[in-house]
Amino acid sequence: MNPIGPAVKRPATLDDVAAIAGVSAKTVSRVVNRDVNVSAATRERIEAAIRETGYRVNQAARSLAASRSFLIGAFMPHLSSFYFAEIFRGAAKACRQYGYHLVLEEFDHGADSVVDRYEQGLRGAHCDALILTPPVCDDEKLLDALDRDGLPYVRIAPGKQLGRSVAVGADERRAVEQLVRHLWDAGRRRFAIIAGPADHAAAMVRERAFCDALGALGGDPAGVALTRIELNESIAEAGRIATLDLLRGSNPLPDAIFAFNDEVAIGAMAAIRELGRSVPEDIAVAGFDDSYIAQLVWPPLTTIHQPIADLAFQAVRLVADPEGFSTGNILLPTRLVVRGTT
Amino acid sequence: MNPIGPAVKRPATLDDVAAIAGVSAKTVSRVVNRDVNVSAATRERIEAAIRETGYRVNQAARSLAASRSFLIGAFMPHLSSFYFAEIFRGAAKACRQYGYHLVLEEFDHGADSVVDRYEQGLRGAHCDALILTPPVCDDEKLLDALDRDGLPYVRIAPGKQLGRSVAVGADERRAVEQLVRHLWDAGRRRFAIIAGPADHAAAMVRERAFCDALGALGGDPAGVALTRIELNESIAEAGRIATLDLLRGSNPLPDAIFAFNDEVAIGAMAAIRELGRSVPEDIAVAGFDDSYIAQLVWPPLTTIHQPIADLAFQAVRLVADPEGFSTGNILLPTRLVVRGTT
DNA sequence: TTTTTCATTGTCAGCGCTGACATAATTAGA
DNA sequence: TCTAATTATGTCAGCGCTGACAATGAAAAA
Repeated sequence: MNPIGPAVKRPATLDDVAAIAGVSAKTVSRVVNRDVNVSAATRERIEAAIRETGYRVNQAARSLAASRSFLIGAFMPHLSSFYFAEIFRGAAKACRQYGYHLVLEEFDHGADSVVDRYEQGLRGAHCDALILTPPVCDDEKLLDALDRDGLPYVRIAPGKQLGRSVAVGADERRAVEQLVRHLWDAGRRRFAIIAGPADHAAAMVRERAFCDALGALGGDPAGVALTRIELNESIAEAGRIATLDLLRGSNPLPDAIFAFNDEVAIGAMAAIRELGRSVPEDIAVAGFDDSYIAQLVWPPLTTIHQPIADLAFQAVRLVADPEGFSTGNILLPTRLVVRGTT
Repeated sequence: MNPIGPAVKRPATLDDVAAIAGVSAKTVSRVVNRDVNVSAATRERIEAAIRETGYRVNQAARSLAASRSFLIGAFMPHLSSFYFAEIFRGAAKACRQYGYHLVLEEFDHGADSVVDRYEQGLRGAHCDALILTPPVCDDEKLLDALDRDGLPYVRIAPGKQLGRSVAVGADERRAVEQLVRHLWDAGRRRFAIIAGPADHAAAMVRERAFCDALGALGGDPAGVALTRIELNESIAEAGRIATLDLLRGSNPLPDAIFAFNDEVAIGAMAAIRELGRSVPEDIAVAGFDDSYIAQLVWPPLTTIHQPIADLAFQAVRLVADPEGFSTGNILLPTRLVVRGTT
């Protein structure tokens, strides 16, 4: 293996392929880019030459000439490694399908300013488009900066300024209504929400949906106790601490907790256990995301499933597929998954 | 927001900055690239012009001219979203620090051939270097392909052909020895290993280390029951199924299980619970990685901590830092974290 | 047949930058 | 003082590709 430096073997170029196939470089370019107007015979000869040389398009040259980078950027907030991994999985799949590459920018929620991260990081990558997840998808300063630079973006699950861009979302409201009804029917009456960070607008929409649904059933939305987690190293730990605080200050204790996500819910379960209470007998717990750990903790966690990877896939498709932008917003289904904690 | 297409505003170029600062484009380039031979006065004027224009280097042009892409590639196997997220976090931090960008290639362990993924995906990105995690870091065909293309790479925790490349690893053997001693001292005598995929060489080294350490204590390495997980949608689920199989075929039951990673360990705990046994009374369980969920399950999981993010950081540093390659291999510390399951 | 159309292929400038090299300005040394 | 070494800046080709446009040839229409 070699240190970074001049490539050991000069990769084949369009000209190399063209010389072998006996055509012009431009015609090879046409084949590579799937241009229609190339005769079958020529195409075959060129494809053979491409195989022979192992030719791969030089993205830098292509980008420079076409003034496109074929890069799609994304911020990766550290709210949940499951959410993060799923987003990546869906986005990567779509990128592969549409001939793009993913550029990821780390974003340490709380410590960094997204706009700074954009200015100092992603902006320099000259992406063709960005996909934005919560909470950065609702950061107005960031959106302003992107609009200023004329950089297209798709938002995943935005909670504010819904008309501002094309967006891909999940029907969170519906599943939250199902959850509230499920808890209500089980006789739960004293609700608490362990909420996510205040700038996570989608989560706040869920909180509102929770209260609305409760009101519709004759419950008291104003009586719902709400604590917001303080972000720290581990979000589950943050959930545990927030729940501890909430429970210590509650009399009577709530009998149902709706957590920001599964990790927070698991932290909440740890807190309940610490205070000598049991789930679901004393307190029911519900999470959000249906991450794989929801099935593995004990008792298995009731949660709301949303198609995270598909959300990201669709987001990339919107920008990468030439026909994508005409599609308009996309709303994917969610569903309540009842397990042992409720 | 705009569909992908011609940029709305033409970004400033070196020439634009040069014109404002009254110097040549080359001198601006020198400032941008932190070349030393630029007078302070000139540098200041140019920096002001850069601020004024909002100039950002065009990576495509820079890449083309310098024949470097400033991209570092990585495969992202779906073995553990925690591991994945940590690797990413460390690598992204280092990339930021050294002026590189990360390109991630999805790799669906089991379904895909890594070499295909490389040929069809990452190779086209023309990365300057790759960082390889298990299990792909031990894929000889991939390494052959990389060597053939003269593409530098750093391996993280390789388990085979250790001399073949620069590598960053964790001292897994030492922590495994501590674990075995810990289990032995607690009176455990019937051991089982829920092992990872067969191509994960680093994990196999751990298995061997486990048996060696057992032998050193006077135990019977040959008596260690070993099952390998079958990869499926969820690795924890794979761990649960493998453990179920193992326990159903065991008489007497093992009294200690060492799992491939924390997620598998959690699956194992679920299986033990399903069979009506308890952790740690009947069976002790230990994982690997010290992921955040290890602290949240009940009982909290005994596991081996390894600095995953730092591993990736160092790997990127080796290729990105001009002085990196002279550093040679790097071995980072691990430690046994004893919690409630043992 | 001649003209028009259209599918196919070619030509060439130039995207924005950097490496190699040349030159000018300054400083150190003799 | 003058020359040599050093520092600061400039010139320019060309990285590999694509967009705009031109040219060619063959089929369709007149």
